[in-house]
Order: sequence, then C-alpha cells, then structure tokens
Amino acid sequence: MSSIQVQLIESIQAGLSSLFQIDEKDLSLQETKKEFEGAYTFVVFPYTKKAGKAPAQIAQTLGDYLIENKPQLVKAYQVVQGFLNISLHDSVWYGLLQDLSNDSSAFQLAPKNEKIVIEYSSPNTNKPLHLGHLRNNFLGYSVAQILKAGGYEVIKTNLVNDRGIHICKSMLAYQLFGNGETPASSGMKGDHLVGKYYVAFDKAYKAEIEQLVATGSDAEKAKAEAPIMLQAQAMLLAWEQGEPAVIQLWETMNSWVLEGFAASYKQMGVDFDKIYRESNTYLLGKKLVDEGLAQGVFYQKPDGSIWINLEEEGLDEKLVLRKDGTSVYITQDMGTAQLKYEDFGAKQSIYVVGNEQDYHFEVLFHILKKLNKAFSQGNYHLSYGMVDLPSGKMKSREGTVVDADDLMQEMVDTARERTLELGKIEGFSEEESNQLFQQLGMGALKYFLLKVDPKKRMLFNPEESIDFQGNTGPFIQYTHTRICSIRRKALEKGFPMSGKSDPNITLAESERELIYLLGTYKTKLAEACENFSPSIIAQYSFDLAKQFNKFYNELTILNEENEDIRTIRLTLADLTGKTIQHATSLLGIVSPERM
RNA sequence: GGUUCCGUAGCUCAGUUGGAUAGAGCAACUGCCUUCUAAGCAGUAGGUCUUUGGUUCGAAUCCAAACGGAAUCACCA
Repeated sequence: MSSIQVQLIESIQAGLSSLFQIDEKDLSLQETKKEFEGAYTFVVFPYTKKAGKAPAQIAQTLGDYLIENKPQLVKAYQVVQGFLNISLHDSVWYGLLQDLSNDSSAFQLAPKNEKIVIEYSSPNTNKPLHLGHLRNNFLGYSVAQILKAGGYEVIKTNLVNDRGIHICKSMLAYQLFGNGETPASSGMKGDHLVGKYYVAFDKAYKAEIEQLVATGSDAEKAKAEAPIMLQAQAMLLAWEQGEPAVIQLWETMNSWVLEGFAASYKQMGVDFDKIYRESNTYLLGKKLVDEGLAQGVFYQKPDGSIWINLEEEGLDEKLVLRKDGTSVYITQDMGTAQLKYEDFGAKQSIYVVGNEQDYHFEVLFHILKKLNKAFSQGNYHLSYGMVDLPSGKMKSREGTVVDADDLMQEMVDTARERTLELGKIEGFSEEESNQLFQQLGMGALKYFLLKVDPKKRMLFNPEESIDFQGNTGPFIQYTHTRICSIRRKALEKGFPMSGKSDPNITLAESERELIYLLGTYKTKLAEACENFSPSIIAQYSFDLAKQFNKFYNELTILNEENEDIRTIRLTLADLTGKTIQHATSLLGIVSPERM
C-alpha cells in the first residue's frame, strides 16, 4: 500500500470516529472506476446503520472532513450513488513520482531472512521434455525470481527421476533395437534418442499383446505376460542388484539424456542450485520407512509390504514400501525431503508439480507430519493445471506431444520472420539479430504460459500458434524498446531523464494513471510472492505497457517545449522502462533495447 | 461411485478480502504513420458471468442443489 493510501485511510478512520463515533480498524479503499472522476473511492454503505444516516450524507460529511483535514492531499470529492470519490492534487502525484524515481529499493522488498527451497522441472530420464514441462520450468524459475525480489533467500532444486521401470523400458528397447547408435552417430540430441526407444518399447509391447490376444490370451493376462514387459521387470531387478552391464547401460543412457536436458534448460533460460537424483535418495527414503515402522507410524502386512493408515486424515491406506522391499514413488520423495532439509535447513519447501499429483502430495505431507521431523512443516505443493491441446491430453508414449525443443525453435523462427518482415533491425550484426530472435521468441512463449493463473488448466492451439500482438510478451518488450529509444534521443539532445520540476504543474489524466500504476508495483510484487503467482506480474506488465503506450500516443515527450513538463514525462518514461525491465525479468523474459 | 478442481464475449484469459454501467487480447469492422519505433493508438460490435434457490443495502465473487467438464482414487513415476 502506498503512503498516499495509508494517509487517506488513517484520515478516513479519524473522520468516521470523530463525526460518527465509528471505530473501524480495517477499512478498504479502492481505485476509482475509470468512468468516474477521482483516484480513490471509499464505500460508505457499510456504515449507514451505525451512523444512522443516508449514504450520500455520510459521504458528503466525510468528503468535507477530508478537504479540511488533508488540504495538501485531497483536492476535491464527488459523491455518486453513495460512493465517495476522492481526487488528489497533482502535486501529490508529482511527489509520488519523485519518490518512486529516487527509491533505491523500488524493486526489492525488505529482506525476510528466511530460506525457501523450490523444486521444479523434475524430469524423467526416459524421454525428452514437452510443452507441459515448459510450463513447469517457466513457473518454477519465475516463482524463484519473484520470491528473491520479495526478500527471500531462494534455493532452486531439481529432482531428476532417473530410476524405475519406465527407465528400463527405453534401456531394453535400445538393447534390442539400438544397434549401438549414439547421439554422435545418429546426430540426435541425447534425450530425443532415448525417447525414440521409449516409444519403440511401447510399440513392441503393444504388438506382443496383440499377438497374445490373437492366440487366445485375454487382454489383462497378455499385458502382464508380454515377454518384453517381463524382460523390463527383470532389468529393473538387475539394476537394483547392481548388475554391472545394466548399470553401465543405465549410466550411459542417462548421461545422454542429461546432456540433452542441459541444452534444453539453457535454451529455456532456467537453472538450478542443486540437482538431486532419485537413484541417490530412494535409499534414504527406505531408512525413514524403517524409522517410521519402529515408531509405529507405519505397519507391515503379512506379505511384508509396509503401509500407512491415513483414514483419520480422510484419506486411505497407502503403500510406502513394496513387499519385495523396493521403494515406490513416495518413498523416494520422503528421502529427498530429508536430504533437502539436511542440505539447506529451509523453513519452507515448495514443490512445483502438476495437479494430477495433488493426491500424492497430500499423502506425502501427511506422512512427513506423522514422522514428526523438522522438515514436516512448511511444505507446499504449487499445483498447476495441465496444458491441453485442442485434440486433448498429451501422451508421450503415443507421440501426441508438443516437443519442448521443437516448440522453442519454432517460436524463435517465427520471431525471425516477423522481425525481418517489419524491417526494423538495420545495422544489426548477425549475432545481435540472432540474440534478438531468441529473446522475442522465448519472450512470447514464456509470457503465453505464465500469464494464466497457474492453478488453471490452459489450452495451447498449435494451429493458431502464439501471437506477437496484443496481450503478449513481444508487446511488452516492444514498449520497452520504445522507451529505450527515447532514452537514446534524450541523451543526444542533452535532456536529463529525471530531475526537479515545478510541483504545481497540471498533469494529464494518462500521466496520473501511469504514476498510479507505477506506484502499485511493490504491492503487486508482494501479492505475487504470497500467491506464488507469476500471472500477477504478467498481468501487471501488460497493464503498465498498455498505459504507457496510451500516454506515449497522446502526449509528446521529447518535443515538449516546457522543460518542467518534459522532465516529468522523461522521468515517467524512464521509470516505466525500469519497471517493465524488472517485471519481465521476474518472468524470465529479457527486454531488448531495440527491436 | 468417493475426493478435489473448474464453468465469465465466437476463441484465449483478467476480474484477491462481496461494491457503481462485468474488463483485456485474438478474430470482424472503421479511422490514425513527411512529427519520440504502427509488434502501436483510438473507435464499433460482441454477455442471461452454466442453471435454480439462499444470505443482504448490494453477488461473477459467499452458501446449497442441479447440469456440464477435468484430475485423482496403482506394489507406475
């Protein structure tokens, strides 16, 4: 909340108290709707009973009180249908602009002295990344950026899921059909190469099932007894027993995939402080199961499998260790939770994982609580919705996915086409051009995926592709380049980008609105922090860019003769540019200087 | 079937503690580049906020029910 709002609220509180003997602690002030004159609106309806007066009358009295007691702040007021609309002096807006412009910590909230661990990406090493992973990675990275700006110490982690039956499937298919090909020999990116064999496994598996069914076996039995599936299970067992040849193959193929992922991450512009691998954490999980069993948190069934009863929590019985003693998904997550706590001792731990795993995390957090560990508290599942295609859900096995690398490349290519069509980048070196296409293509993609509330599922239509006009990343980036252009020209002409002006100058409506918006940035930042929601920042960036363009079109900046007015407009442009630059950086988007 | 989430313009989405005539973008139509970058700006048109009840000065927002959609309920991860 800005100091202006605080002053107004305090003054209204005082007014309510002295005029009507009403003591109200939390009263809210809202922005006046555009159709009406004024900056802030106070709604008086809730106080009609206590005051024993009509709304309009209360508003009127209160308005007079404000003018009398805050003459330097409140310029005028209007009462419309019982709403008290308050207009402020332009000098107040001018003062706010100066304060914002001189605030050295305008984009950083006060330090919280608190660590937060955020886990995101969490890929499986049996196939390449797809569109859903892009949403995950952009979200995780952006939330980390936002929390940092919010004053937290943030540690970014990635838990690589590198073991399990699904990994063995691609390994087996490679063994059977691979003929020793490698990323180097095939010219394929490592993750794509391995993904090819994951699909090959599924194809062979389905063919075997079909054959079994054709020879009289029933479908369920065929699924369980298909030879290739039995082979995969045998391979998992061999892996768990550490059989050298299997381990060797596993290490080789994993390294291919991880190399491929590293390239994708680089292209995405995301990074991690620490990468965990489930192959290293599942044993720790088993230890926790032993402990829990000793404490009576878990119990063992006759067949040897270990369970937890969460019926009191409104959930079910849940398996935590198989009868053969091998770990399941949740066992590994328990281990990783402990490891992360040992490494960083953070108070809060955020998991960025899709909402199809809501139930899993509910169970995990209940288990951790029952184990009563130091890391039992402060866990939060940042659950986001699926990215849908018009044709329905994406399925890796069936090849109905939008590949992450392909999509990013397409976006960059589109950015190139668009830019060359417009013909505005004369004098760019090839390197500069390519960098720009990257920034624009990725900006469009990131904005597209981040502008939607994370909780909601969203639709991606490859046919219509991603736009570069309107509510898009490039629109915001474009606004930034306009401002950069003004900066360059102001420098040429020797105009300062900020400075003192006559505070009693009359402002245009578009200037007031722009100042108002700039003044709300920190509030938005705090809100985005609380809700772990980049979409709040994205929305704000768009509103700000939109408002700036309106101002830019209505008023001249560099050609303004009056020096006081020109300086104010330059200050506005400069601060808008810095704010856009900062806000987009929180989304992982680079704002170029020319485009 | 149980649990959870969702339903706002033709399409994609905003709308945080209940507030005025529900907002953007895309698509359609109309204007604006010899003047700071037209990836822009201004405007027209487009709505039973799924439906029905309830709570109250006041509901897209809160409550209940119905309808429609999604996820999940594995000794997969």
